[in-house]
Amino acid sequence: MSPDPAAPLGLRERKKRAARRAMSEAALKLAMEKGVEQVRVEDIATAVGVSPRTFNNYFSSKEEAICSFIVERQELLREALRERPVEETLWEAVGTATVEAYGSLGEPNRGSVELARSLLLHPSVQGEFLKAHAKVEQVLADAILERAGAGPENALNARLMAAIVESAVKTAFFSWLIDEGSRPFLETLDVLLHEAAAGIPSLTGPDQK
Amino acid sequence: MSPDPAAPLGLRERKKRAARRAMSEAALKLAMEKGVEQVRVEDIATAVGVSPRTFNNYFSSKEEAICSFIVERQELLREALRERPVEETLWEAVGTATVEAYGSLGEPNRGSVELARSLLLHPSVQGEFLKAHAKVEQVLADAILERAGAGPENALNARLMAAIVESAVKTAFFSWLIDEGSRPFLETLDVLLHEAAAGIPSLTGPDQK
DNA sequence: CATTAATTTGCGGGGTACGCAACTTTTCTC
DNA sequence: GAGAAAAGTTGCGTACCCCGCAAATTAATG
Repeated sequence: MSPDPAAPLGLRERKKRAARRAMSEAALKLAMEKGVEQVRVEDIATAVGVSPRTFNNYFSSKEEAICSFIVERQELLREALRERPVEETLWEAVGTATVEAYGSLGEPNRGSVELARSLLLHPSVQGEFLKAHAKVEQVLADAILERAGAGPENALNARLMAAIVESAVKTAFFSWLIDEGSRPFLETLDVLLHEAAAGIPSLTGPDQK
Repeated sequence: MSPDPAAPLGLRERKKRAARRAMSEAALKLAMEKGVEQVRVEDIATAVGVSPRTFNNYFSSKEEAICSFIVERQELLREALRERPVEETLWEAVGTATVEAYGSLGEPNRGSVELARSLLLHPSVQGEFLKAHAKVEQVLADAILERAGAGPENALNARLMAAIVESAVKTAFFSWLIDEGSRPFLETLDVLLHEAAAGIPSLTGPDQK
């Protein structure tokens, strides 16, 4: 029925993944080059040598395909968290795992800020962007709950914590995207995670007013 | 050119707002009654006595109209924050303002959880739901920055804090929507805001492991 | 191999979103 | 107030999207 994740992965499954990946990459590439509006589903489908109908079997919109790369960090993030030593605090573990998971892709390329901005700030993409992060958030919440102990009293807090972590990620990314002279993304992310963990004490200045 | 927000509001502006409101209400009502999929733009337009084309002058999709009520809390929230006494901590002020802003609408009606759930969990609505919250978040960030002092060093933290607050709202609402036997929304929200302010210390149990 | 199960694809239909160009209504100005 | 100007509404046309369905193609299985 559902594919055994432990199995060596037959041709079938590999093809499917490859197709999916090809489509999302093509979607992102084309959207960067020509602008979201100027890319039709047909263009993407043609670019990867598949029918438009098939594209819609994989993604329910081109925007979803464009934002698909975000969702793919799920695995990375969950694994990173699982590998944190048990001695660490929850925040230490989650924070490090998050920075690791996003860091493994390297600092995002400064050269394409312009393009990324016009892409991600486009209304039709923004919704999918947020949905993608919501999916990651969901996975993260589960992973946190797993680590903290799955008591029902932890469930809510785990979800909140995951939401907060994703908030930090989104805010850091947003800052990188908007603020011309901002620090590198990973640095900002690290700072924000620490702020969040401490309840943002440093707002209103370091010298508690 | 752009309408003066201080002016007494001419007939023109009032009509526009009324129309907008009518449309968003009709959209929400119809979607609850018949299900999102079963409502066409034309239905909504007809319900408020306007042409479909006009509907699209106001909203760029029916989903946006459905989620419009969320965005309308902007004003409420900003005003609530402005009216918090200066003696209060940032978190006190923001937390109270948030609970107030959402509380002024009363505890959401338990009877319609079913419907609300099937509505908001629907993929096509979820994106707009998140976008709506993102807009509120933006306004909240500005309001926080205004209160904390608009130094450039505060800008990032203000955005993070706004994001965290909205995370609490979304998580509380989500919990209300999903967990059958959850506490009342406003209560959960209050708890989560306190947790967030403290960096969620109570995860992994009250007795710090 | 021959079955069986999963994927791809074309077709068709119901909708959506928006530019454009009349046409109305409110607002402005004298 | 009357006429000009600005803003809003509407119908039409177009391009595009999303998905159900059924036939054709391709992998998996014994």
